[in-house]
Amino acid sequence: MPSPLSIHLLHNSLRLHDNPPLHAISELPEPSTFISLYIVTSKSPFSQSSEVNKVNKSRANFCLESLEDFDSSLKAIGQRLVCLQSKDYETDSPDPDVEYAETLKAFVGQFPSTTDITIYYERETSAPTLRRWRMVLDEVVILSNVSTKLFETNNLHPLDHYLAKSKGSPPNSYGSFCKIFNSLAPPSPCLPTVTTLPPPPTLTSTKNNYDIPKLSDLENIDQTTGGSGSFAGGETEALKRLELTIVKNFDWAATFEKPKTSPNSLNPSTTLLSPYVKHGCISPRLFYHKLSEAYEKSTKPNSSPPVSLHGQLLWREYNYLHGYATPNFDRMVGNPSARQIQWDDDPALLKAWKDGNTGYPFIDAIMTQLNETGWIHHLARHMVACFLTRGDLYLSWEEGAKVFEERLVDADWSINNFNWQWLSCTAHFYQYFRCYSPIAFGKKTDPNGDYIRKWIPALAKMPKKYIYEPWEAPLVVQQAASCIVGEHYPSRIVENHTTTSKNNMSRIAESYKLHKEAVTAAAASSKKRKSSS
DNA sequence: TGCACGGTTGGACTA
DNA sequence: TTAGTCCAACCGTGC
Repeated sequence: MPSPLSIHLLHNSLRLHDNPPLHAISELPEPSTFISLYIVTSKSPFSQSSEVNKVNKSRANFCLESLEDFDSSLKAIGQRLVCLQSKDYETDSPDPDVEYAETLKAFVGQFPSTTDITIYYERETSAPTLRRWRMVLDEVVILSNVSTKLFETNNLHPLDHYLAKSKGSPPNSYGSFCKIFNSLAPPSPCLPTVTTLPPPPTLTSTKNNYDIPKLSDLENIDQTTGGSGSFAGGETEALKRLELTIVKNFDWAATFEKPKTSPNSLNPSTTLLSPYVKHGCISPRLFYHKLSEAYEKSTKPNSSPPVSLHGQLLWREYNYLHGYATPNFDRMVGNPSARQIQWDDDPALLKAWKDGNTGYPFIDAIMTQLNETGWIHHLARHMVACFLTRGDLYLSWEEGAKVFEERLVDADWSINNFNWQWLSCTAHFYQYFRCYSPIAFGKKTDPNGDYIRKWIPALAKMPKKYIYEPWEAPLVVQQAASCIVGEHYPSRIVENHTTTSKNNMSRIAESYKLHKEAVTAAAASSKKRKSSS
């Protein structure tokens, strides 16, 4: 009898702690083969080439980047842990999900039909991954020797538990969600770190032997962002950061208030744990419980949701719940919770925003930081999202969401789309008269404009008085600062924020009015249908 | 049905 | 410097 084979579709659990399949696999009798199938699922360059990826490879005994020669390689080295990385998936395949499914099917097909194969996969809630999983499972589960095991570690509670408490549809306010959360038992503790996986075997073949970095090789990688802008990925780094920001700094963690942190401080004012949560290097449940310990340890008055750190994790849950329960969550059309707004379409404006060439220094500094490091503060995200949509450019939030999805190191489908809907007043938030000013907002936390000077060197010498609006500087001042607007730094793409944003408010009001009429008409028609039947 | 109220984190002005 | 108030008036919820 061939030894049983376990396959773990790695997606949100790139860690040794809180990892149910690894626990199951560590308990398998010898000889067993464990294939850890890791496929890059994000287009983010940080995901494709990130240290997360490298750390994952460092755990594998052997890495393959295609199925070619798989069989001979596997036989040759007889290892239990393989990282199969689909090279094609990283490229612009017409349908990466089909490719993924076919890859897995071909992979499984190489084993004798008498091999018992178990596929472990994370319960997914975001539509894109859900589609991928569906395709994969449709392809392979029909094989008689394949069974699946589902696990859920990407949320504090299974999302269906929340829905069961809210009559099947997600609550429309965060406060209501918090009540539901508090009515449930505390999130279950996370599983301990797996330590019993077998050591790497001695390789007898050098074929397909890629250069796999070891954890120790990653020690010297710059662990900051906001500075040189690279993230060291992986579980080790995530746990180190958790220790530093939460466990050791318990007073800070227990009194944390998000709105009081700064979108433009030179050293990030938040935990920076989001990329690790997103890439599955740290379990949200571990994060939650370590926070609870910090709250208990601190003698200072604890902050609470929505502004606290627990509040941030609950916000994530809330966003996930909407992403899970709303059809077409990443689109306006066909999305029942989205206001239908006739956004403008102007590729040149979109490009200027993407490239950080709007002529508004605060916007351009934020977009430059995003483009160079993959991370920006949450309130900075608010600022540029409002500017792109209802505030100034009046372009679709879907375009902005695509850019964030591609460039943010912590881009998370549910949270990203929720935020863009929020900021554009498409759904969840409707106070469109509350608008971020690209001139005033940044001044609150950085009146000297040091953040702008850092990311837009052309403006480094601009006097404080004009740093947020250099077009106001007299020509002699611009000359003295070696920065002529229109020559060394772009002219504004929106002539006047105040009048433009006021005009946009009227446009949103008009869309809301049409929306209300449509809803009323639909309700009337539904009532009529019911009474006639 | 109508009203009061609260809503993860606005801006401008005043004391 | 910080906290409070008003701006003009959105939505969904609950009474």
